[in-house]
Amino acid sequence: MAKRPPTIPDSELDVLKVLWERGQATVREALETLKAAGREWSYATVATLLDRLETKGLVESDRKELAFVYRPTISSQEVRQRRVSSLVDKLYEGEPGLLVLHLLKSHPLDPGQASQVREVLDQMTAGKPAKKKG
Amino acid sequence: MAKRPPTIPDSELDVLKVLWERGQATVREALETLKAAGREWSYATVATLLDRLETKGLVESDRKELAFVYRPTISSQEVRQRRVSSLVDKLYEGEPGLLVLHLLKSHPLDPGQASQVREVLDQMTAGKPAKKKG
DNA sequence: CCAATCCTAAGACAACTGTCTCAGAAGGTC
DNA sequence: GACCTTCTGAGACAGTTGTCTTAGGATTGG
Repeated sequence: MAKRPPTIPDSELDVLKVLWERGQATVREALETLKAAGREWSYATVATLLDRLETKGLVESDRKELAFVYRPTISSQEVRQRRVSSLVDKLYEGEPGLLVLHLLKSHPLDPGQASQVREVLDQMTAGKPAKKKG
Repeated sequence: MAKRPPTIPDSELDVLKVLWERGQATVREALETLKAAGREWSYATVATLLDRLETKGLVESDRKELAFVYRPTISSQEVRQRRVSSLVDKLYEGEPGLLVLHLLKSHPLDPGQASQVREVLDQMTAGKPAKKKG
C-alpha cells in the first residue's frame, strides 16, 4: 500500500492540536478545550472532524465507558515536517535555506533565540569538512 | 474596506508562479510553461485558474490582440509572507524562531548558506546590545 | 466567403471542507 | 418504567478546489 499523505485541513488541524496537547480526548473534552481557545463549534462539528481524522488514519479511538476516546497516531513533529516541506517545495524552490533567510529578515528574532540559532549553526558546521564537490 | 486575504489553492499557485517567472502570460503561454514543468492541464483548466485568480484580485488582465494577457498584482514575496505567517501561527505558536530552529535541525544548510545566515544574525543583533553572557 | 483555428464565456461535476440537524441507542434518576 | 442526558450514526448542504466539455465569437488563409 502506497504512502498517501492525507491532507489535513485547518479545522481538522485545530482538533488534532487539542489531542496533542491533552494526549487524548473525547468529543466533549475536545469541544470544551476548543471553546476555551475561542473556537466555538457544535458538538456535531467536532465529532465530524474527529471522524474524518480517524478515516484518514490520523487518530484512533476506542470506547471508554459510554464515549469514544480519541488519540492521535501522528505526531505534531510529523505534521510540521510535512507542512514545512510542502511550503519549501512550493515557494522556496525546495531550498530550506531560503526560507530560513526569509524568516530572519522579515521576523527579527530576539537575542535569546538568535544565540540559539548560532549554536545550532556552529554545531552544524563543526564536524563538517564542508568539502562539496561531485 | 476590509482586508480580505483570499486563499490561494495549490493549483492557482502553480499558475501564479508562472506569471511571476514570466512577468505576464496569456492562457496559452501559461499552459505551455506549465506543460514544460510537468503540469499537463487542459487549456480550459488554465483559463479557469487564471479567471479565479482574477476574481480574487490577484492578477489582472487586458486584451492584447485577440487574447487576454494576465499579469500578477500580488508579489511572490507577499504570498510567501502570508504562507509563512499562517504556518507559524498554526504550528509554531506564532514564534518564527521555533520554525527557524526546526528548519536548521531537520534540514542542514550547506556552508555557504550557513554563513549567510550568520551574517543576517549579526546584522540583526548589531544595533542591539544583545548581552547574553558571553 | 468558408473552413480551420484559437479564444472567451458559461457551466458541469466530483471531491473536499466547514458546519450543522436529527433520529435513536445507552445509561442514569426517582 | 418513564424521563432526561449524552452519545453515536447518518447525512444534509453550501462553498471551495481540481479539471474538463461545449457553444459560439473572432482571426486567418485561401
